[in-house]
Amino acid sequence: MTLTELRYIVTLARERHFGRAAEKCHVSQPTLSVALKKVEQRFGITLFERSSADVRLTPIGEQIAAQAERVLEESARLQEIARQGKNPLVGPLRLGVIFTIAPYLLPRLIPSLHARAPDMPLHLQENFTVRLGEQLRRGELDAIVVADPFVEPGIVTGALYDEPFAAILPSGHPLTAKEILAPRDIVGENLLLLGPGNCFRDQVVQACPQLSEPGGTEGAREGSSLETVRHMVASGAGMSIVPISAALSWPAQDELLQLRRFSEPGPQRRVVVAWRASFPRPQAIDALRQAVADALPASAVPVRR
Amino acid sequence: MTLTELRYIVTLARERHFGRAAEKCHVSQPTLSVALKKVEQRFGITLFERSSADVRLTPIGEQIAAQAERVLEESARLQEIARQGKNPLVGPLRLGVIFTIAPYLLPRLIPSLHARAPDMPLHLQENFTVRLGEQLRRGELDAIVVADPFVEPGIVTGALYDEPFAAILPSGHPLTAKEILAPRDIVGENLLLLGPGNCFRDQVVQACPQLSEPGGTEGAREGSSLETVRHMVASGAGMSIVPISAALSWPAQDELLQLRRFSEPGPQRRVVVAWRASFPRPQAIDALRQAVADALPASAVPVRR
DNA sequence: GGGTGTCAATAGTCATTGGCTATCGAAAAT
DNA sequence: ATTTTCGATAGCCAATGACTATTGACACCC
Repeated sequence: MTLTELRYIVTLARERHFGRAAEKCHVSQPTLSVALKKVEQRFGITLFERSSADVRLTPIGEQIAAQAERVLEESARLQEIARQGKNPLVGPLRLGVIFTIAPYLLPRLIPSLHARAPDMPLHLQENFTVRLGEQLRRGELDAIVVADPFVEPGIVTGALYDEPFAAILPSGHPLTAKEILAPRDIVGENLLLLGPGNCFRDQVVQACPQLSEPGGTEGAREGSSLETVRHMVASGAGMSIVPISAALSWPAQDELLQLRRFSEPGPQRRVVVAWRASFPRPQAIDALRQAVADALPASAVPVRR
Repeated sequence: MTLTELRYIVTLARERHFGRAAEKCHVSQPTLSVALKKVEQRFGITLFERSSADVRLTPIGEQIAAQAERVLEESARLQEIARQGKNPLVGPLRLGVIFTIAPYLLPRLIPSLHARAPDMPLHLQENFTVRLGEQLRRGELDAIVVADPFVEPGIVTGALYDEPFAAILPSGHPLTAKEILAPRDIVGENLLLLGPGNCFRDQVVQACPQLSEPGGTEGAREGSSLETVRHMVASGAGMSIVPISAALSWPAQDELLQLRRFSEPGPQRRVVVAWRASFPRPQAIDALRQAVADALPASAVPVRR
């Protein structure tokens, strides 16, 4: 059973003439003749009654030809699907972004990516790095935006930008006296951290020497999101460290909150996009990376490609 | 595009494992591997994302696999149609019978043929020989029962039986005095004939010498069917000649009508079945001929095969 | 009634295809 | 580090499907 054979059947059924049908199929008359004879003896059925006058369909041939036409129709639809699926920038991209980046990156990223790839809708998810990583490996997500380092077998990454950290302090806090902070200024301060699971928490801990010692985070207060931390700081519960892109998205004139940058080279993290090495639409990843480059959060530091 | 390839796609989509899928398709793993790679590069699409962990369908692959399944489904239905159409004694036989035979043959033929080929319904038509011949040539009928000779290009015939003629006379007609008639007894009698178009009319004319002379049928009265002729004879309008199978189907004790046979060898006609030489179900014709042999009209003379 | 033309079937040849075995290479698991 | 797993590759071969040239059957026509 071959689709070519079915095409022969259908064409001959229409033309009722071997020569013309062969021409329509772009084959020679003997080819058509032999092919149909083969089909008939494979089925054990005569599909066409040949007399010198003309070629007629038998009743069973009529049924077969009709059904063959249906098969060809469906296979044509298949080819159409394949044709339309050819463009890698068509079809959804399932993107995961960690909690501490999503709210500050996506508002600028989405329109930028939409401009580059209007037929690639985003299916978005915000979550912790570990959850995103699992889903990426399982093929439930196509790409995730996380903090470097992100090393997993079968997963490759590309840098997006560097994101400096900044301190937020309640108005009147002693450290607000300094325009620029040094990392060691933090030592001994009452530091608010994100809850466990947020990779940003670990990055802050790494960046602040005293916190990485055993028991260093004991007694530290925790917030469940950067927004919670911001409000806790504003209410005087202590100071905190946040990505500067988050801080700059907040109202600059907040009377209760002061922002201080660190002296260079201050603490920062690198934001990367990760995807399966086997992901078949690298062009979609490229588009994403370029869209991010065009839509960098305020104060992010571009990475040279 | 091959149905085999589609089968590969569908199976791999189900198994998500080249080795197992290959086994299910009864081919080697490299065969499957190569075939799918070929399909993918022909389409210009990646259907399956292979990682060392497992094989996953891409979104477009999902669509393709679903459509491929539909194609295979339709092609399976095609094969099913072919399988069922294999028996030549299944499916209708379009049979034509001339007016002067149908009413006397069919009542016995139909049950006989039904017993031999219960799944071959008869599509029946009664008509003149010429009409039946046209439809047979055009493929609108599969077989026709007519009187010999019936010679047409591309048409072959087989004898069914010989049918003697008999005379019917109104009671009291002088010829009723004889038990057996000689053909020359008819000369000068007032003979009722069938209307033009009925081949039986021509056969009677041929059988009766004086009628075939120019102007021999002038003044002969005509009836439109054997039944009409019968009633015309019964009402005293003249005598007639009919096939004995017709006469014997009539009530034997009809007081108004007398039946007389001819002395051997009397006039008769041979009844044959005709079909296109290219008709693809000769077994159906065989069944028909055997059914006729089993259901000969009364007084018909069987023909040795 | 013997050419003539038409049309499908057959013969013979050849390139392509689709399948196999054996082996490789990458990645995980032990 | 070694072994195992699994898909990809290489190389080979038989089967397939297409071609050209020709035959055979059948109407048609002068």
